Amino acid sequence: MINMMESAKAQVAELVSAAYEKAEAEGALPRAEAPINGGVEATKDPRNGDYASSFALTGAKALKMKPRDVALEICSRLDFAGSYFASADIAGPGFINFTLGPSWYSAVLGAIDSERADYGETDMGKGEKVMVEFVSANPTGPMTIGNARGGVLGDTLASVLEKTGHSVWREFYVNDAGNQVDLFGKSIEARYIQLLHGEDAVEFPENGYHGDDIKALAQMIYDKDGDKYDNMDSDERCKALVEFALPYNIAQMKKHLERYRIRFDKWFLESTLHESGYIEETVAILEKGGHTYEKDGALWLRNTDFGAEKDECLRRSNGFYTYYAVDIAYHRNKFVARGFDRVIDVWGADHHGHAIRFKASMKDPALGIDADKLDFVIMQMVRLVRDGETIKVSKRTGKALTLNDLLDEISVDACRFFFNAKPDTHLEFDLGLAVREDSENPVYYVQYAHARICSLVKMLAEEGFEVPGMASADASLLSDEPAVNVVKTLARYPDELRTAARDYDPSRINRYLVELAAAFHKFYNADRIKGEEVPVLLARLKLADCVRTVLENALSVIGVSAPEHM
RNA sequence: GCGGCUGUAGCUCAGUUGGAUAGAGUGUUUGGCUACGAACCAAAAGGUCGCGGGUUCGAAUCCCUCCAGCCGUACCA
Repeated sequence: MINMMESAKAQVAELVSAAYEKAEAEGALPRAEAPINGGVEATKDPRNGDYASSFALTGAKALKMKPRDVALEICSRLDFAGSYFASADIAGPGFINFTLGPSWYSAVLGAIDSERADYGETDMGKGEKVMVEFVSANPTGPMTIGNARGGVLGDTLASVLEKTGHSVWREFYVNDAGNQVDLFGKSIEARYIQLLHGEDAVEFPENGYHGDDIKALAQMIYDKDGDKYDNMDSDERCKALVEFALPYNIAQMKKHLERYRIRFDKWFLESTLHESGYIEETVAILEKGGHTYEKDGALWLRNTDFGAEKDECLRRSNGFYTYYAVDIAYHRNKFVARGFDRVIDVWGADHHGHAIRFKASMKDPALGIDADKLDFVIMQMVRLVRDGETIKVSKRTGKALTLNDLLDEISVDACRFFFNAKPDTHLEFDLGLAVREDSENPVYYVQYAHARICSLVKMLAEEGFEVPGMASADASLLSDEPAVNVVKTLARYPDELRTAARDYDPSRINRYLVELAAAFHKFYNADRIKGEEVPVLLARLKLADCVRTVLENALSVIGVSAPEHM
């Protein structure tokens, strides 16, 4: 739970305010009427030191002085004794730039040395019980490339939340009831009858599922049970076919997601909400709450009462509940029945409108839910492209590239790295480039750094140099720029995790990994280890080993392997 | 029409919530292994941050008008 950046930042603020108080006591600076809110930031450019305080800039107005003059008075009164810092100077319009010293390098390596696989973890979540619901693909067909993205995003976000002190629950919501399932049954039925009586024996349902997977299911059923269902009435037959096909598809999804290194704590079946009467109960509660009305025999939720653009149908005039009512029941189940403190739904952009309206519905006081505790991560669609042309993807027409096909062509590591992108980006996936994407994927750059360190450590061990403990590793010997840069990058890791958790943006970890690998490769090329004087050798070996630890930690968060050889 | 997301180097994308000369990767050009893994490193070139206004010490970032692309706007899910 050590965060070296946080402690360094806090020190800057303390040093500055101590200096200001001293200046004020000595009459060099006037007393500010309100506390000066001087921010501390990590600098972008190392030429500007490591941390910059904007105290003089923000305080200039209140003190009625020029920023640079304020900075001058502060700077001359800074006392670095016992701090991580070695010096400070004034730059630009009045920034006070602080530069870290060797005591800080040592503390960073010490933190990694003592925390090992736990380095980077924080308790910011304070054990909050969070559900991340993701993928939740319709079980009426194989998962698509969009699900590949959602799977990585949800799983990685969940990992990031775990590392930041949340109690995380991964859930897959299975739509095993409703219209889509009926249509699924009718589609299999048609293929089954065609199998028995020829292509023209029956008309394929309009809007039916045309994919080859439906034919395969019909064939499987035929191979197992022959013409057993031929003489049943249609409803009964569809029911029987679905009873085989649905569990089969769900098992396939589980298998394929496992191959993708994704596991769920629960596969929540929509049908259980119907069977237990939970939907009826929930709708009854909504009715009692007074924000519903009947129109043309259907029941509506007056969603406009909660700021939404339109009302929503809860129960159709035929008596069936809409997906909307089911969704409300499901979320009431998450919050009320199961007591999650926070729920995050990872949805595709095609559900964005629904997410906004749905969130409004959560404000209905009858539900007893704090709508602010429901968050959405909306990810933009993945455009599937071949030779520069967009391919329309649809489960209905069966033209999708499946997640499983994808993994046949590209390694899981490359795939997970590629899809761990910022949710907002409109990703383009080029089928023609898929194989090339493999060798270009920066994941190999990161993994290479890890493999390099592994063989380095192994080779040095053969020469009798084990990775030293902190007592035998003198961090002050790591004073050259490439080595210092590695230390600084290592120190950032806990902060990267925190920001990723706060912003629901696990793709930060990807970028961090590339930066850490780059810092290491640069160091490795600039500084030799083998053959150096023993103290220098040990210090650099220790640094390399710390890089290995942090690479492993961060790679495991995004579900990518850290190979010893490549 | 209304709502959401996006627009930054030839291409793919960052930009730490308003900070210093806008950065990486890739591609192009050039250099570096009789040396711990060259799947690496170094250097060059490449920009009206979609357009135009506004807010202030200071804007890619905040506000407004337009332009373009994608996604929504069902008694489907």
